[in-house]
Amino acid sequence: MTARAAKTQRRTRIQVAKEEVILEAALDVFSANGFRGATVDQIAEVAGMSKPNVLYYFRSKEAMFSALIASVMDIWLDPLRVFDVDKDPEAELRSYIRRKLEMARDFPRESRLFANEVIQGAPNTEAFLKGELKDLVDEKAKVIRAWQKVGKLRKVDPYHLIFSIWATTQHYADFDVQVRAVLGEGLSGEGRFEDAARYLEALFVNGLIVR
Amino acid sequence: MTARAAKTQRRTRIQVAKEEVILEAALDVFSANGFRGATVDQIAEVAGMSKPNVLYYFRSKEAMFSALIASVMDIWLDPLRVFDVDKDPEAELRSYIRRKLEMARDFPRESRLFANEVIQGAPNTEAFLKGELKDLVDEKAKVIRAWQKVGKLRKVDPYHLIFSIWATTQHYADFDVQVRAVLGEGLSGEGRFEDAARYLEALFVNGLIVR
DNA sequence: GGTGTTTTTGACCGGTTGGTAAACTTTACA
DNA sequence: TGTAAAGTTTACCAACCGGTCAAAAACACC
Repeated sequence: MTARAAKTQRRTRIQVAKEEVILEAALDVFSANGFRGATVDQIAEVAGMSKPNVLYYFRSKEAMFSALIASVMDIWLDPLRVFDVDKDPEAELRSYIRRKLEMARDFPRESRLFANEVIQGAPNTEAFLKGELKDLVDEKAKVIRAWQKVGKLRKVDPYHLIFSIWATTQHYADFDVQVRAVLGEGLSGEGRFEDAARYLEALFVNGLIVR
Repeated sequence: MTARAAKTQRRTRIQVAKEEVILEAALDVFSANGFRGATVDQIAEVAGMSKPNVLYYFRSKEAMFSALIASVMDIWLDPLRVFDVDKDPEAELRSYIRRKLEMARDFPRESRLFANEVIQGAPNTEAFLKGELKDLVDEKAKVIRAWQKVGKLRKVDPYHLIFSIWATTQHYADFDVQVRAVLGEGLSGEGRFEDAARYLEALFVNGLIVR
């Protein structure tokens, strides 16, 4: 029985292990070069195996990409899920920003993979965006509206609010090269992270203008 | 004399016109597919001419890309240049956000071209980022610090302030597919634009928490 | 209309790419 | 230990890609 046909059945330990190694390598290569920019040979080299061996576990380059996107989507939505009406909006906002920023720091390749995909028109991700993602955002928009109704939050558009948190936090992963170029290499990664977190919390809570 | 050698001399009307057509097509193709994802054949087809004809005006695919990047960089910095110490920071902030948002609306391909480039490590743009861009940002950071000194602006990190404006505004060009998927197709482009502008101004001026 | 230059094109080339065929090696397990 | 399945590799292919070449077409100027 080949690995391909076995997908529906129980997978051997070797399959599980090798597929993980391949996906790890594929994440490296796809996130750095985009789908078309990546080659199966590159992925094979990073994974430390031959090209046909890689294609033994994933029937095509596209199959690797799809598997990767699917696994990234899962992590992607996680921080947003915890938004809770019954908690304090300021605390919730602060912790959401922190979590998203931590993700940008700890999973920059995943962020860039997704960014690459969306910028290029999300050919493999449309269903996810219009389905799961939209549903969750719709739900959380209601939470935000509830906070606004009791006067704890300014009455701004909840959707754009969420966009702005995504944009500002992911920026540090996706535009890392630019951020480093502008800030210079003086500050360590941890220092940059704390500066960004402090700034963003201040921005979202208080804005910039002194009244 | 070939067009290539003629670059240093006066260019004919045909050269000027065709080069523009090619760059326009190249912008289409590069911004949608990234550098490696784009093919000279695609560009030629969009430009309505044959591949060798395209390569008659630009000696290589890279030459097209470089020319494009260079022309985008110019527009890119423009809105930031107008930041003026002597003006009111709130008004300056509001108008900067507006302008950047207008650019995301009117030049989404340029924004995506740049985003693609930076996400993939800015192989053609490093000098610009560490040079011109950094210099301008350093200069404007001083303007922001001056505003803070006279108490008109909260004391937040000026660099991260600028990053957050870039991130939130460009998001509407770069992640357009995602924005549309989440918001649904109900609202027209103009309506979305106004909503985004109103939200972002409110965010940057007042923040989100009611005191 | 003639002539030298610019522009355009079809045919082609060498290198790369995603993917396959088939033979070989290793593993799992009776 | 025997053997069938799983895993791995070498050699290869057809399609595609960036780029060249030489000849033809269009143009500018007399």
